[in-house]
Amino acid sequence: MASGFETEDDGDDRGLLSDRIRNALTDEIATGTMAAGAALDEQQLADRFGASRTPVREALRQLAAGGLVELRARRGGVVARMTPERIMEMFETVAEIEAVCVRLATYRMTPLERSHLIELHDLSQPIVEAGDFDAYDSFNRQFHEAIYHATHNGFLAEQAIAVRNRLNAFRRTQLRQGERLRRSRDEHEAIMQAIAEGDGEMASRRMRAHMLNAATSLSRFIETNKPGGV
Amino acid sequence: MASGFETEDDGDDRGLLSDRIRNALTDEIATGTMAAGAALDEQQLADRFGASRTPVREALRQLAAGGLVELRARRGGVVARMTPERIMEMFETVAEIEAVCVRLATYRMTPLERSHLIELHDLSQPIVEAGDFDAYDSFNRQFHEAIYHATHNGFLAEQAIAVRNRLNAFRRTQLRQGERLRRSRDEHEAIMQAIAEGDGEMASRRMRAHMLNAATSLSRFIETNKPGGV
DNA sequence: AAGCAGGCTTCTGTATACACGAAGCCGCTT
DNA sequence: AAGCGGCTTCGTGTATACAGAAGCCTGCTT
Repeated sequence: MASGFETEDDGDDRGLLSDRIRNALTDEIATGTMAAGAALDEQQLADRFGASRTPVREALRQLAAGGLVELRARRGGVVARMTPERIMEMFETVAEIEAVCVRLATYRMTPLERSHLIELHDLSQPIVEAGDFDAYDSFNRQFHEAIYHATHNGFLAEQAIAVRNRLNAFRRTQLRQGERLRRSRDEHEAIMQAIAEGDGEMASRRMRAHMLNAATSLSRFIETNKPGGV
Repeated sequence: MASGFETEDDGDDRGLLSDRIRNALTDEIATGTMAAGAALDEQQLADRFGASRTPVREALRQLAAGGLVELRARRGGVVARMTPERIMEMFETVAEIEAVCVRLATYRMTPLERSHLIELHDLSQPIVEAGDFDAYDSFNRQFHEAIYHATHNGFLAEQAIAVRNRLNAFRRTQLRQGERLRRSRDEHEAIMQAIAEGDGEMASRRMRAHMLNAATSLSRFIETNKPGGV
């Protein structure tokens, strides 16, 4: 994680109650179970989770820090309203940060890291053939995180992951269009090419385009089935 | 602020107790009053602030979210250890984000915003002549935030400010070398030139160099008077 | 003397109780 | 009838109390 909380991953069962509540609420917000703008009553949530207000409060604060909810002093919190504009802003930000990462990574990655990345990329071929969206999603995360890591800048990597996660929370149903999968891999291919040539600037531009393509694809999806709210 | 907390700025007096404690702790950590690695005992802090553990806990969580302290589950928190490596990583990250911002800003700023930025920049001339460090610091923040704003990407601007603040917390005594002040303004000048020419890429490269120069200047300062150690 | 085990201490995590601020409602006034 | 002011109610912010885990110290064993 990017934030200074250290708990075992998302293992839902045991662990800190406040963390379990946070994870549960994160899911509910991400999946849209809790609509944007919905009021968050501490006591009510506490009852629902069979806990007291204390861990609920902590969970809400952490969510606020992550941007998922907004807390107004002495007036409680609401699920953060995500306008399409804001989501696009987040996408652009992720795209730019990714672009920075891949440029630095190109110049700094060790031969071992480059080899690892190539291996990873090759692995995606059969996944695309099979059209396995979940597997590709997992691979995709690995691919991008390998690039973050290869920047040899831990802080930047943390920031990248944090922003990415923050965005992930809002793309409930991912982009599940068969065509996009192949195009995504092709774009990865082009990025890998630039990396191989040691052209960080080129890799950067291609990465930015790659991310913006994904954003466009998603925005089309969002436009298609608008929920209800602002 | 970039985080979802909404309270009146740093007004220290009235307001939420947890916020006052958070601000106080932020200051103490930033100024080095609390050494890195120091254990943070909730009860002890509560006593010191004449409050109960509850607001102290909330303050600590917020600080953890901001990266100033590290919380280990059931084992309390410590002031985040900032190695020189990590500080440089943060600087590089800020430099890259600033570079992104100025590139986008160059392409997107309105004539009014450009005019405002030029005006701001012109204002810094007498400040440099006078060698007024505090005034320059204030101007500098305004200058950079004007650029964030001109990206017309609110999320990116928030991220930039957040990372910048996070870094600010650790540069206790700022770079107070007379020469650096003038060089800083010269670098701003060069950036302004690139903006005026509408060359976002150039502006971006110059901004990155500008920030890394500041980092080098600071790192020299840190090297000179090392506190206690890791 | 050194290593291990068990109890003890201390601190976090959670629950509960209390207080104050804020929002809505009702009655009064004009 | 409409606007304003006080009251009521609800919910957050803070305090206090309790339980359980992590680390430490002590005492025993080998």
